[in-house]
Amino acid sequence: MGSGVPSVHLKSGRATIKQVASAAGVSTQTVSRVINNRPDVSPGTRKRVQEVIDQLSYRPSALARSLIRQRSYTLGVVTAGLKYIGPSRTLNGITTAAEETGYALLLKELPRFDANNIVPIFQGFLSRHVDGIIWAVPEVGENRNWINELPMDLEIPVVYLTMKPRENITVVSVDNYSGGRMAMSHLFDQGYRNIGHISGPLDWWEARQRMAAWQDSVSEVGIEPLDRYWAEGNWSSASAAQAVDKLFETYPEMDAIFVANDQMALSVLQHACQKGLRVPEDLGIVGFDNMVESAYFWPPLTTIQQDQNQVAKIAVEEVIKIIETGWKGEESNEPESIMLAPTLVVRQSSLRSKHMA
Amino acid sequence: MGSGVPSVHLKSGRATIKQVASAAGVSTQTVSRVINNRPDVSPGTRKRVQEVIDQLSYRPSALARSLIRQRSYTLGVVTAGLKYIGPSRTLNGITTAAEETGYALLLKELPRFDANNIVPIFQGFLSRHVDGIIWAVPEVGENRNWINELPMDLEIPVVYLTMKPRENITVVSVDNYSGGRMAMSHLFDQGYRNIGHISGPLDWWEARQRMAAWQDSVSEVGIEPLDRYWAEGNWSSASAAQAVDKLFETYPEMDAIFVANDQMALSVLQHACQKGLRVPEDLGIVGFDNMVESAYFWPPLTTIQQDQNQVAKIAVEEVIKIIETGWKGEESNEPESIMLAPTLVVRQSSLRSKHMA
DNA sequence: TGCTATTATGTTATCGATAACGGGAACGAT
DNA sequence: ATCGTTCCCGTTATCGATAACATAATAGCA
Repeated sequence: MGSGVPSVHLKSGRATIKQVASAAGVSTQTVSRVINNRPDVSPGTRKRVQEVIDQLSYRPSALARSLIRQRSYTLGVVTAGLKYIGPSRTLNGITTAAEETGYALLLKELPRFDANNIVPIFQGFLSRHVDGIIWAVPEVGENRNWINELPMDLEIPVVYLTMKPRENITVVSVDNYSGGRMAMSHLFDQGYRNIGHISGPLDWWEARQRMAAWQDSVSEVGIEPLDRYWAEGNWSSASAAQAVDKLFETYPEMDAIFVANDQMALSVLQHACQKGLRVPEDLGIVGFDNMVESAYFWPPLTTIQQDQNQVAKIAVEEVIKIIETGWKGEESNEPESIMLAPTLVVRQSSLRSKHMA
Repeated sequence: MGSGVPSVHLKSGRATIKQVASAAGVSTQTVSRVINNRPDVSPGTRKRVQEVIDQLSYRPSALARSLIRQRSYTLGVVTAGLKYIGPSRTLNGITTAAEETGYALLLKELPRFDANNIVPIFQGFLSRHVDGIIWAVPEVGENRNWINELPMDLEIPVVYLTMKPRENITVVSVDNYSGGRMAMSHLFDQGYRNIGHISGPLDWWEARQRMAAWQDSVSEVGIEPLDRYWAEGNWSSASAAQAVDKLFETYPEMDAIFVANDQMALSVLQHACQKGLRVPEDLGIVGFDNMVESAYFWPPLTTIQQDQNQVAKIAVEEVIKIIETGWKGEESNEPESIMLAPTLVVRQSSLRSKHMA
């Protein structure tokens, strides 16, 4: 790259098909045939037209095309909380997948997770003729109620990410519950018995799933998941600082914590360091998300990895599949929910067996 | 929200202006006058048309409008590395600012920071008739060479973020150099004298700026910034783990490190913890970026805060200003470079004075 | 009464492209 | 010589809106 940049042709006053046509001495239709690579143009004419196109560096207007073809090759993407790592990793996956398929993306970020009036958002996308929508906002509180009010005959497909599967719509999610189970059985395997939990905010579906996994796992070994064994955080390190304080008060015999995300786990590590608790000897810790930094916490954090790229890729492929097989065409498209399994990443913060020997 | 969701009107088969016109018994032009709120429509007709519009839940097509008006109210945004916190915070700022101004965003993420062929990207945006472009890719290596090859008479304005100011174009950046100076003078104030540096990858403009600040600061107190006083990282915690090892070997008398970002600083903290070095007593640390987690490192990290939201907001406002005052109109628009000052956030990792007393 | 403003509305052209159709030239078959 | 094909290319209508112009009806005024 760099020195070999090809000469740039981005002239002012974009050429139109009409200008190309008259410069080449043919009709616009013929130019159209050339740019769409259709057969019924004589080699001579095609060459002449192509030369004019190159010379004027003409590119067809995607806008005009979208109008006449009734297809924009554009997807609408709704996101929220881009300043957090989860949503931005998801968006990263979406842009990558869209790039591969040649679709453009119109981006809309909600100012809050629980935006209440989604009608203008849909209308904005529809007025720009997007071919499909990816709703990449996590399910929080009541922010899905409107789904039931959407007309069933919406003219374009919508794929939802990171939410509880529902009938009649397409949802792509990571299986947070099974991730939580993985974290818990790993801790049990390491010999921890009194495992507390710091949850995410419980109006989040993902937080509830992770918490349910904790409850079920604990119950299965014969311990009742009492309220004093867990505390609610809000995903932030700050909230976990309080939660962990509270937990050690109400659950002094605790020897491990399953923390609902890595940022909160960081706070727990910090707390342990302050109190002189050894991790993992005195306290085992497992997080969730596997943010890039987690491997560099001290000690490195065991966590559950979500493959947001995969989620995003599947979502994009699903919308496009529905678009191209003809949404509203046949009954061929039964909406389905797709759940992806996360993976356990074992690091030092939970590896007691090694240290006990 | 939730229960009070207004009834959703997103019928299939979007109504067109023609359908509204015939349903209301007027011409399309009259409907156009109503939706654009123009004066020359009689109150009776206006009311009748408006009722039909509401009933059919008609929304004008932004596409068709863009064609005829030659304005799409859409900006193209180019980004890269969304999975990292910096770019996504910037994008967050851009979406917020765009929302406020009513512009839509077409998003394109480069697969790498040093994309070499930018022509198709510009052409893609131009073919979709964006009104302006925000180039939000950090300056890395030679990835700006093409700027000189851009025709001066490009038909739409481009604003660049996070790069070295250049003539004849509009650039909005945070002043990384002055941020570095802040970090360094803070360390000197705290009594540290042997200050090392872990830089970012030096093909990044931002990394070079931060490094230059370190060099100049050190020189000013009469110390020559020898090669053994610094090491190059690549922004990742992993790279800093190696860099810090090397530094302690080549610069054993080092009592503080200015680290070019927070993720690398995390690694340094981890290293210190492992080696039994006390922070800030034995080693002062200052990072750069102020990521959310930095306040929860142990000890909490002193760092330099960049206000990416502000950068983004100014960038959006600049493009729109240029668009609306008529790009290519008069000579009124002299491209200018804007530099924003970062701020120092003091936390425990560098606060030796308190502990020395 | 007649002539010019004003008001309210419709007509036609246009944005930049494609779809659908039409038609002339060249060619072979009858 | 006539007809049907195929090949190549142009015309016209269209996507959904707005701009520019035209026109009918009403109003104002000498």
